[in-house]
Amino acid sequence: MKPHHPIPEASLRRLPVYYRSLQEMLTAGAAQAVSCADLARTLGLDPTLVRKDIEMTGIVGRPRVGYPLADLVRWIESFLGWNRLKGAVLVGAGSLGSALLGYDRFRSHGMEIVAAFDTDPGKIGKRNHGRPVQPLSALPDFVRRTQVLIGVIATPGDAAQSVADLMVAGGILAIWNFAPAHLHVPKHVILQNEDLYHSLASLSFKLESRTRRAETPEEREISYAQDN
Amino acid sequence: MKPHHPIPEASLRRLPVYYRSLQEMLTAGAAQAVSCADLARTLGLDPTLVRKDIEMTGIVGRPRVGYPLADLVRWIESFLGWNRLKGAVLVGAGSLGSALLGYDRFRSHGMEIVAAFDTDPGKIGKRNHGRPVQPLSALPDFVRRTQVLIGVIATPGDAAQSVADLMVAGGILAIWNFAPAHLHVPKHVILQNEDLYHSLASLSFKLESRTRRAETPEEREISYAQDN
DNA sequence: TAGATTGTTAATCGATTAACAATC
DNA sequence: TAGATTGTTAATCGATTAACAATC
Repeated sequence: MKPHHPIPEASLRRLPVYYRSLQEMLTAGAAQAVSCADLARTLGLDPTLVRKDIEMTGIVGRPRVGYPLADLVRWIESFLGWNRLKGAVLVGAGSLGSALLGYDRFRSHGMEIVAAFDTDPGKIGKRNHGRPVQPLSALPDFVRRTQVLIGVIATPGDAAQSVADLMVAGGILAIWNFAPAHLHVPKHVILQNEDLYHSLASLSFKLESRTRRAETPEEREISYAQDN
Repeated sequence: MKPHHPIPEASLRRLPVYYRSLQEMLTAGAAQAVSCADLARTLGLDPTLVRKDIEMTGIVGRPRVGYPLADLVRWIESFLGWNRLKGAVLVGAGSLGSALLGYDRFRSHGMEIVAAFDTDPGKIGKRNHGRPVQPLSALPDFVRRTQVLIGVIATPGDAAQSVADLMVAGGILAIWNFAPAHLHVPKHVILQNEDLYHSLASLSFKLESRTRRAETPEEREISYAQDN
C-alpha cells in the first residue's frame, strides 16, 4: 500500500532526522511506543509537520498510543530503501573522495561504494580504504558489468560533467554530485547535488545581513525582512 | 538600496550556480552583456525563475541588452558577501575535516578556516594543511579572542551538539554542520546543515521507487506520482 | 520604429500549518 | 466514558510560473 501522492523533497530530507532520533530512543529503551508529538518535541519541530511526514510513509498508528517504536524505525528504514544494499562507484579519489570511501556507515544506509576511479596515475592501481582505484576509462565497462546503479562524483568541478556522461553511458541511474558544478543529465537519471558553495552562499549572505544590521541600527527594519 | 523582502533560501542556493556560469562566460571573453534568458538557456532553468533571482539581488539591467557581465559577477559576489573574508574555526580534524581544511577555494568565497580543534591527543599540536590543531577545550577562548564568527563542525554525530554549544558560548554566529546530527542552537545563530544522510535518503528513496516500478509495471501509475 | 529584455504585478502551484472528525 | 492521538480535510503561506507594462 504505497502512497499515491508525490513525496515532497523536504519531507524525504526530514525522515533521516526522525529515524536517528527514534533509533536513539530505541537504544535508550525508554518507551515502547512514540507519538508524533513526542518526536516533534524532542526535535523542536512543528507537530503537524512531523505527523504529515510520518503519515506520508504509509505506516498506520494507533490513536491515543502512537506508533510502536521498533516498527516505526524499521518502517522508515524500509521506506527509504536503507535496508536494501545498493552498490555505488566513486570517481575522484582525492581528499573528499577518500573521506567518502571511509564512511562505512553508508553500508547501513543502503549504499556501498564498491570501486573508485581516478585519472591520476599516482593513485591508479593502489587501494583506498580497501577499494581498488581504477582508471576512469574503465568506468563504463565496470558499471555495465556489475550493474551498479549509483555514481558518486568527487572530482574537481571542471571534470564533473564528463564523469557524469561516462556514468550515464554505463547505465548509472542516480548521481550523487559533490563537485562544484551544475550537471546536465537525462531525465531518467536522479541527480542529487551536494554542492558546498550552495550552502556557503546561504550562510555567508545571512551572516553578512545580520552583522551589518548590528552595525547600522537605522537599517534594522529592512534587515529584519531578510531573516530566514 | 537593499531588498525589503525576505530572500528565499532556494534563491540563495541558486546564485552560486549563476555566479559560476557567469564567471566561465567572463573568462571565455565571449560577450560583454548577458540576459537572464541566456543564463537560463545555458543552465537549463526556467527564464522567469532566473530573472526573479537576479532581480532579487537588486542589480539594475538594461532592457534589450541585459546585464554587463563583469558587473553582474561582482554584484553577486558582493551580494553574497563572498568578497569580504570571514574567519572560521573547524572542529574535527578527521578525514572530512582535513578535506575541508584543504579547500583553499573557500578563501575566494568569503571564508577562511584559521584554526582546527580536536580531542584526539594524536592530532593536537600537529599541523593540518598549515593550520595548528588545538585541543577542543581551547575553542571558546580562541573564538572570543579572535572574534571569529563561523564554526564548522566535522565531528562524529554524537559530539556535534556539545561542540555547537561550545561555539555558541564563544560567540560564534553561524554554524556549518557536517555531522550527522540534529542540532539545537539559539535563534540568533545561523545553522547550515550539510547532513549527507538527508541527501542519501532522498536519493535512495527515488532510486528504489524507479527501479521497483520497472519490475512491476502494473504499479506504474502509482509510482509515477512519486517522481520528483 | 520595432522588438527584445527588464521590471512588476497577477495566477498558479505546492508545502506548511491549522482545524476537525475518527478511534482506541 | 473521557481524552489523547491518529487520520483527513481545509486554510494559509510562500515560491514558482505566467502575464503584461515599461524601456532602451
